[in-house]
Amino acid sequence: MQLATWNVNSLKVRLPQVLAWLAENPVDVLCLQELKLEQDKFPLAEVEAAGYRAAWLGQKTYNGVAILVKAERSLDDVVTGIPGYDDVQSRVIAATVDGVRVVCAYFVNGEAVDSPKYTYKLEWLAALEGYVERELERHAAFALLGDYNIAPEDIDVYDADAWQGKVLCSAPERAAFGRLLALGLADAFRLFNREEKQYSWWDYRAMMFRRNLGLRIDHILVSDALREHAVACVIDKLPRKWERPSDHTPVVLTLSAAAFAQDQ
DNA sequence: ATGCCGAAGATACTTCGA
Repeated sequence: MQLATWNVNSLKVRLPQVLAWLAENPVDVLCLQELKLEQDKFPLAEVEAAGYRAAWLGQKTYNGVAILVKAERSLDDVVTGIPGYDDVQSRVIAATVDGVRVVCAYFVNGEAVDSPKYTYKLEWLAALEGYVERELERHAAFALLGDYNIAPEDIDVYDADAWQGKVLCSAPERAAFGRLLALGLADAFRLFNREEKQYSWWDYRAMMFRRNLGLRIDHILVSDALREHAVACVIDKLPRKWERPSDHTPVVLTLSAAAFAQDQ
């Protein structure tokens, strides 16, 4: 059983890559961010033809999130946005897949620590924390996947000194990440890999990917009930090497079959 | 020190990303 997350930076542009990746990596759940599509522009026919069902929350030009699920699995109780938090930006969608509660989120970037967008980021993070806390009370099997726009530790940053205190690395953002962990979640990737230079995003400019100068900002956080079933979590760098790639690459969590209620 | 690249909307150049 596999769950994955990928910020595709325009699903219109990246749809062929998503379909190609799914053909090679037929994960049970794929969370996508930055669709950059209006709600009625989602390529449902192509997704269904690939053997997946989908729930999505679109928006013109910016943001947009989706959960793709293998057609043979359930996709129930879809909730869009953060309940109780008014937000015109399409950043969050949740669904239950065979007993596992999946939240797909595109966290606010923040631009810079002195930007109004950073203030919005911290407000949004506080709202998300409350939402996750409530979801964990209702769902033992829970996963929060997405583009967090937070590098949790210095080892997740190619030049920690240069990024010290900057947006994506600032103490308040890392504290918010820590509070998500304190709710009872684990950073799935770090259960298996404590190495440095493990990144999920590389700037398009200055050949940053070729030089492996990136950040680890795409994450899969799992509840204890799922953590028990985690057997691997990897960053798949291959799509970042393709022609016209997203600047992010997929993160994939593998769980033993018992993680899904249907398979027990 | 700042831009580098890329997508989108618009259709010359700006906004936004991270």
